[in-house]
Amino acid sequence: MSEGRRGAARSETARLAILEATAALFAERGYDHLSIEGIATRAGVGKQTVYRWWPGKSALIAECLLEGMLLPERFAMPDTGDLRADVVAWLTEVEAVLESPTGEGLFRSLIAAASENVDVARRLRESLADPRLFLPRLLAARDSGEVRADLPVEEVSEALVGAVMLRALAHSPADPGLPRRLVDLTLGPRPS
Amino acid sequence: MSEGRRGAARSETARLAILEATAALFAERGYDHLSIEGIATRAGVGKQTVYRWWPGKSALIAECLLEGMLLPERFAMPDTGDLRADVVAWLTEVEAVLESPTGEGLFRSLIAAASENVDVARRLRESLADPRLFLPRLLAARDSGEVRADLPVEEVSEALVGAVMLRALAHSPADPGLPRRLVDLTLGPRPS
Amino acid sequence: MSEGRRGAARSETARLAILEATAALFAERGYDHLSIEGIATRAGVGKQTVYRWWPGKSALIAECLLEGMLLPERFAMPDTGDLRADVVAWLTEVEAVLESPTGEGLFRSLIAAASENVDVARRLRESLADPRLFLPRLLAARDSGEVRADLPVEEVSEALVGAVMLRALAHSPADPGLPRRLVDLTLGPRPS
Amino acid sequence: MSEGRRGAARSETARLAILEATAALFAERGYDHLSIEGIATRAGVGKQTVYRWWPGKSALIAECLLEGMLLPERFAMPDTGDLRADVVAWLTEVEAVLESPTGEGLFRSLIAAASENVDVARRLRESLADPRLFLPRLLAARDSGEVRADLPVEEVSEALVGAVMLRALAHSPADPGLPRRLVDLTLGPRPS
DNA sequence: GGCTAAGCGAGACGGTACGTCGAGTCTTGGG
DNA sequence: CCCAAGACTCGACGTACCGTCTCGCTTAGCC
Repeated sequence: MSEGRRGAARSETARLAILEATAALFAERGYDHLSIEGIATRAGVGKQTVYRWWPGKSALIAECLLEGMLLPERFAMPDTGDLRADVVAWLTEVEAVLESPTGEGLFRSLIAAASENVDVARRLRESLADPRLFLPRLLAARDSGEVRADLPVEEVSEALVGAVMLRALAHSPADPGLPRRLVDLTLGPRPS
Repeated sequence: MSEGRRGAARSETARLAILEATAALFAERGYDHLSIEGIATRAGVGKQTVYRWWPGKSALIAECLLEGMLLPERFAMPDTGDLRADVVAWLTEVEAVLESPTGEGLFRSLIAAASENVDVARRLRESLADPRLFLPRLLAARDSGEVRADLPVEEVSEALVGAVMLRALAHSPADPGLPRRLVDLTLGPRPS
Repeated sequence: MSEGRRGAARSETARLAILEATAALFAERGYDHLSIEGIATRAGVGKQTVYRWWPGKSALIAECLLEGMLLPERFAMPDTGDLRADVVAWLTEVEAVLESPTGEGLFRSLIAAASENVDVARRLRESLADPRLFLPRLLAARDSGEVRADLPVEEVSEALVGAVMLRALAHSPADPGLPRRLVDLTLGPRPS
Repeated sequence: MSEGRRGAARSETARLAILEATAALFAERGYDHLSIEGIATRAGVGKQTVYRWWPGKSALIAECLLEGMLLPERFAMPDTGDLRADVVAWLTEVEAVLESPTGEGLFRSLIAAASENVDVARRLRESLADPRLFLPRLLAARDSGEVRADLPVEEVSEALVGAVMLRALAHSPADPGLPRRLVDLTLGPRPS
């Protein structure tokens, strides 16, 4: 029954201190000025304790993302029954964060982290628009005639999240009309 | 009339050697194992010669991109008159590159580079689908009724390029039907 | 009457395993590549069990020396009645060991250990030529006229062992005539 | 004719700062608490600058010894014409240093360093009694009848320096009569 | 043609961070 | 209370590159 493990158990205190230090330094200085050495120092932890449990800084970011320490909860899409309005609301929130001075660099940093770690990429995408939540909404909308019947639903969130990322990468200025236009583009005109 | 400069002129040999070394090492080892030191050595050039002309490695990548040393020319979109077919053709080519073992990492590395240098981001986007070429095509298509009149044309290439990037980041497997579906999503069903 | 100690007694098995591991690793890798961690692992013992009973690696070496696990027994000086011949015999044995590939490094390592632990120094010296055995021989020799009456006997073994150490430190090559000459130097010419 | 060297020349400032830091830290903390990291910091120098020119800390000690930064000059043996008196004087000086609180540890540290680096061993020995100076004195003394004609002169300095080292290793207390007795032992009684 | 810049290959310099090893301490669970 | 296991903090290792700074040489417009 017993695991047979011997020796001291992993310290949850250390684990949290490390993740918090990572999140703080990531927000302050960005992904590529992030150093394991700095994280360990800030967390009051030996470097070895970091390396014992994580292979590198991208894995730390992935775990922070999973624990919701980097991006706000509010990116979850609301469900008011009106799909277009809900997606617009979600995109607007995302834009609001990207407009903020901290949010902008943070998001670009996340993309950098994502580019060297699949986990980060997947979790980043899910943080923005989880396909497992997005898809059912779209399928329902297709059934109810809210969107055209042959809409390629799988690609909708890819296109939306992708466009947002691309704009973040290119430092494109915030654009208040954008969410609506992107929704119009991907979901098509509201059926009369 | 003359520039008035004295002393030796900039060596084009050195410039090219540096860019070629950059492109080669970038392809071999990826963006974040790229080092100025390594580039200078491989190019048979002093480090100072690199620093004299470029501020850092992201600028080198930006210039390589501009010189077409990283991505093939063929990403240019053909113009057969049939917009949907042309876009599908372009997307198919992009996918072909991303499918290749070298292309995949290379593209992700470019995204990493883009995340820390706007120029790279812009040039990367233009290498894939230059809005200055894309937009006129779309406007014409809107005029000719090939796409619906209220299509938000500015956002089309953003959504397409963004979706491709997102899939590359997430190591999504190549999908032969994808180009058609993405075109269908963004340009809408072909008018009857 | 009883010691009053409670709990398990010290494990002789562990003690021996540790000393054997120490001797083996010391012979294999030398004093300063010796690590408590390595010893514990090799001995199949927890690090704490080492630290509970010894303050550090030099103490382990001292105990190994005491147990005769590092240097052979044969360094004991024979007693044939002829002092000079006996000392030459002893020196010849020492030289034989120092000539051997393993012995050379081992001896230098012992000097390193001795330099940071008095006990090791004393035991090393005693392993070579124990003054408690050496001195009586010399006093008897002085009485019997085998050596000059005013010979400073205390210093003889110091000079002999010291010369041997110095030659080991300096990687001096083995020299077959050396024992005889050193004996001649310190004990003086055989009286006629 | 020219060396063909290019690039900046080695910085003598850095070299000296490193050697001085080494000597200071060595005297303060002993050989095995000496760290390259500490030396570099104290010298105000990058670690690489140390590693570029020396393979490790024992080589640094060897060079310090060569530059006379560790042991005083006065170990040179005087030459008053009276060999025995000169050697006694030299030994007395050595003892004086070993008696001093700093000298004792420093000397043992040197032995530790010598045990892992032949150069240190040789230079240490030469610092105490350079055979190239010692030997001619002895040969002359043998010719002049000051010492017996069959004295094995090569071994004299080995025995003397060795005895001193051995006593240092074993933390033997200083003994004012020792120099005279050692000289008596090795050079024999003064001829009548 | 000699003078004065600038460019160049090379490479040393003071630094930061890497990822690893080992030190010595502490904790867990079993005997 | 001992033991094996092993996680902990901390310090140092030796390496890789950073970006700056000489070196000694070559190149080229200017007097």
